Amino acid sequence: MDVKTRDRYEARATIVKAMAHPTRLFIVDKLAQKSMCVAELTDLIGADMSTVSRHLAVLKTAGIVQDRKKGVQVYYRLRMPCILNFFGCVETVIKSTAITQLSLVKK
Amino acid sequence: MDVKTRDRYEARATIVKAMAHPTRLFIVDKLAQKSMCVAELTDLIGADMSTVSRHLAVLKTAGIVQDRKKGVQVYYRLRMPCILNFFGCVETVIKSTAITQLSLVKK
DNA sequence: TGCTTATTTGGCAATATAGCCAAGAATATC
DNA sequence: GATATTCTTGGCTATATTGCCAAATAAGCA
Repeated sequence: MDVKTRDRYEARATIVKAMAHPTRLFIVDKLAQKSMCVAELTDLIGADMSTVSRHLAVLKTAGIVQDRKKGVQVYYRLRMPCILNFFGCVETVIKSTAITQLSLVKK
Repeated sequence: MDVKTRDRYEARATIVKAMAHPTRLFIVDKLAQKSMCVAELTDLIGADMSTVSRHLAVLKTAGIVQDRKKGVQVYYRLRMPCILNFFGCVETVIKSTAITQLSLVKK
């Protein structure tokens, strides 16, 4: 694989990696409904606010979410809703592997 | 976040994580064209075969690819082509952030 | 100005991931 | 059976990620 090709897949991996965490997937799902501030998300998630802030930073750096200051609060919103198209496929994969694993157990 | 919800996002993250690597994204792209054996992919990628084999195992465990033995060789094929729908969006994100970052540099 | 609240960042420890080499397992060929 | 080939796995080191606490920053309010 040449350098240019590697770079292209590296760039893609950065985006995918940004979503490769349960908490961040949850955040994306929530922000798809409405924009929220860090405190609200922290409440829903139930982790330390610093942890949630870091997850949001990862999503922001990847360009998946956008932030906007409103007084003391920082509101985050989904910048790339096309990301959501992916989830349907992910669910399909989960269901299909569940079936496969069930048939393996039966053997 | 309750346990059931956490589990759901955990399951999704497993799938997304399986793709969160440049080499594995490359593999998915290649297998979208045609099924290939480990040696062929190793050739294209230019890493140790053991490394490629491990990447394939990750994709297989996640249910993204499927393998089939053919003599000494193991052919892998894409099991979930809907995964590809995602790449378009990823490219859009990359392009849009490139523009954003350009404007930041200009400042 | 001093105080409170919301958020980010530094620093650290625990855990996970990636890559290579060498060794093992499976299959084909002689 | 011995040998070669393809692939996987064990074992190791290096690196990256995650999560928490504590400290820093930023904005609003008394």
